Amino acid sequence: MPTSIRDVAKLAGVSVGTVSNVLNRPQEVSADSVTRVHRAIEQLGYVRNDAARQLRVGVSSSVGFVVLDGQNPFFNDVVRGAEDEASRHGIAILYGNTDEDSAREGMYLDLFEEQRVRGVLISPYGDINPRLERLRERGIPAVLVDRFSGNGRFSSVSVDSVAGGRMAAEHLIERGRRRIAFVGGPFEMRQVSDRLAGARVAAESSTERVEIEVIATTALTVEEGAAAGQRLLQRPRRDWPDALFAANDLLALGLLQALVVSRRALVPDEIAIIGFDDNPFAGAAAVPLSSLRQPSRTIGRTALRILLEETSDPTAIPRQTVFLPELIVRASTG
Amino acid sequence: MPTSIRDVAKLAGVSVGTVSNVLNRPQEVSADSVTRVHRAIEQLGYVRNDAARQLRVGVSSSVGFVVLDGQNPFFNDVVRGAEDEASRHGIAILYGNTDEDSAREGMYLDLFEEQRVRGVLISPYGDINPRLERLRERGIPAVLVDRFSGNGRFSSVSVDSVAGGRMAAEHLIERGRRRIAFVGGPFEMRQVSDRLAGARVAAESSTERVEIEVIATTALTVEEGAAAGQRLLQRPRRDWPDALFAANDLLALGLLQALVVSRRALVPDEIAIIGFDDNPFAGAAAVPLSSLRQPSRTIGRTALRILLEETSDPTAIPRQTVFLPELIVRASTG
DNA sequence: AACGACGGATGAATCGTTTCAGGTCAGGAC
DNA sequence: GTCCTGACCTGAAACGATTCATCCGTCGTT
Repeated sequence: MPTSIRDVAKLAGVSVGTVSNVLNRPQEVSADSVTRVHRAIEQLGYVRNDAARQLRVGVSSSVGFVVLDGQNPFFNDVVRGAEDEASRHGIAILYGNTDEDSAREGMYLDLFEEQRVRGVLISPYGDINPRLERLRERGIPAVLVDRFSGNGRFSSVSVDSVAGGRMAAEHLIERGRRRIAFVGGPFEMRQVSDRLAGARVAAESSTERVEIEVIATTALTVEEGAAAGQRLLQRPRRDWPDALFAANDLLALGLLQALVVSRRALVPDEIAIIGFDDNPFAGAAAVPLSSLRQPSRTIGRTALRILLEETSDPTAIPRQTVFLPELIVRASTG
Repeated sequence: MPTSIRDVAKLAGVSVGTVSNVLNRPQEVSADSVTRVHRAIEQLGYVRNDAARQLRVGVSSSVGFVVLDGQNPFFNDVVRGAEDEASRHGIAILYGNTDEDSAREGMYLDLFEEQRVRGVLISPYGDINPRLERLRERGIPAVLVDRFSGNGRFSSVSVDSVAGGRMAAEHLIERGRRRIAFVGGPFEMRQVSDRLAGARVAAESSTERVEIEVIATTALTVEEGAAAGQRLLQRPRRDWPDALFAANDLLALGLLQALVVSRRALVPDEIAIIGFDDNPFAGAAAVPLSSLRQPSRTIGRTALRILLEETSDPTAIPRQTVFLPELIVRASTG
C-alpha cells in the first residue's frame, strides 16, 4: 500500500538508484529520466520516507528546541525566529517545554538523542553541561539560547543581562530614584542574577547614594509579580522603595497590576517600574511599561544558523554571540 | 563509532533479538539477560536509533502541530497542553507556525508527511481538507484545533464561538449598551465570523433595539486593534458606539491602548470593551479586560488524546468536541 | 580498427532496528 | 527411556532510502 522508491522506479522504467539521483542530484541524470521519474512520482503520490533516508545518511532533518518557559512570549518569539530560519532549510523543529523542571529537561534531551536530531537549541535550566558534552560526542551539537556559556565549551546566543541590568538601574537613577528594589528569582537563573549584578554596578558607580534591595520571587510569572506587589504594599509607606526593577516583564506586569488595582501607590510618581524583555504586552499595560528590549526573533534565527554551521563543521570553535538590549522608555518610569 | 544494538548484544553475550526484547518486552526475557543487557547498555552509553525503529515498525514517535499564529498566547497555551499530554507518551511535537500563510501551511504538511508523523494537529488557515484526506489515506490522522470540522470528516476540538459571541453581546446589552461595534477580521476565519454571528443572534433576540456595526481589520493583532481604535476616534463623537466587542484579546488590547492613550474616551463609561480568549495579559491591561475564556490547555490536551486514539483505531468515527467559553467580567465592561 | 573517456544507468550492499519461524534445553508425565 | 511442554534464545529477513563499484554505449582520437 505505501508506495516506495521501488514502485516509482518500476513505473518510470528505471532503477531505484536513478530515482534517488533524480531526487538528490538531478543534474547528473538525463532530462528524459528526470521527467519520467517526476511523472511517476506525481502519479503515485510518492513521498520520500525520511526515516529511511535518515537511517542511511545518518543525519536527521529536525532540530530540537528545549524551551525554559513556554508561557513566556519572549521564548515564543525566539522559537519563531528559529522556526523561520529552519523552514528555509527544510528543517522542522521538535519543540520541548521544560517549565523549569530538570526531569523534563532530561526527558527531552533523551528523546532528542533517540531521534538523532541534527542539533539542539536549549535555554537550559539545570546543570546540563555533561549531557550536552555527551551529545556532542555523538555528533549532536548544541547552542545555548538566552544563556552565556560559562566555560566557553558551547556556542551561545544571549543578551548581555549585566549590561541590561545596568542600563535599567542607570535609567532609574537618572530619573532621580534612590531606593531601588530588584524583584526576581530564583537566582540560580543566570539571567536573574546577572540583571541584579548589573543594577549593583550602576548603583556603585553612581555619584549618588543608591540603595538596592532584593525582593525574591520563586518564578518569573505574572502571579509571582502580583504576589510580590501585595507584600510590598503591606509595608509601612515609609519603607517603600521609589522604584522597582523587575527581572522580566511578566513580573513587572504583575507588580503593576497589584499597585494599580490597590490604588495605593501611584505609578510612576511614587513608584517607578521597569521590566525586561519588552514583550508585546508591555506597551499595552495599565501604565505602559518601560523595559529593555531583547532582539528575540534575531536571537532564535542566529542560534539556528550557528547550529547549522556547527553541524557541517564539527571542529568549529564555539562562539559566544551577545546582543545588547535596548532601553525602551515609557510611562512607567515617567 | 556510534554504538548499535549489535555492540550491546556482543558485550552482553546475547543475540540482537534478545537485546531488542529487553528493550521492548522485558517480561519475556530471563532476569539474568535483562540485567546483563542493561549493564552493557549502561557501559556503552547506547541510545536506540529511532529512525531505524520507525523504519521497521512504520510508526513515528512524533506528532506535528501546525499552528496558525505563533504570536498568540492562546495558541501557545494550546501547544503547551498538547505537549504536556504528548510527553506522557514519550512523544515529541514537531512545531510549525504558519502565520496565516497557505504556502507555509502546505510546506509543513509536506515536511510532516515525509517524517511519517503519527498524526497531525492543525489549526487550519487555507482549505486543506484535500491535503488532510490524503494524509489520512496514508494512515496519518489529523485533528482540527480551534476549528469545527464543517463536513464532519475529521475530529475537531474547538470552542463554540457562536455561543461565545452571543454571551459577549448579551453581557454588553445587559449592561445597557445599545450600539455595539464588532471589531475583527478577516472574516474568512471561521472564529471571527462565528463570533459576529453570535453577537447578531443576541442583538436580534433582545427585547431592546440593538445596533451592531462591523469594523473590519486585516488581522487579529494588537497593532490592528490600535489602528482600528485610531480610526474610531477620528469620527465625530456622536457616531461612536458605546461598546466594542473585539474578536480576540489582542485586538481588544490594541483598542484599549488607543482609547486610553488618547484620553478622549473613557473606558468603560463611554465605551465598554470586551475581548475573546482571556489571554494571560487581559487581566493585567490598562483597564482589566472582560473576555471570554477558552480552556486552551485542555483543548490541546484533548486534541492530542483524540489523535492518539485515532492512530490506534483508524476506523474510529470522527467526533467533534466543543467547549463552551466562560464569561470573565472585569473593569472594561464596568 | 583500437582505445580511452565520459555521460548515464544499474543494482547490490548498507544503515539499525523489530519480528518471527525455529532451535535448544530442562523438567514433568507416562 | 520417550515424548511433550514451556521458557528462552537465536539469527536471518525486512523496512526504504542512499551510495558506489560496475557496466554500457557513444564518440573522438590516433
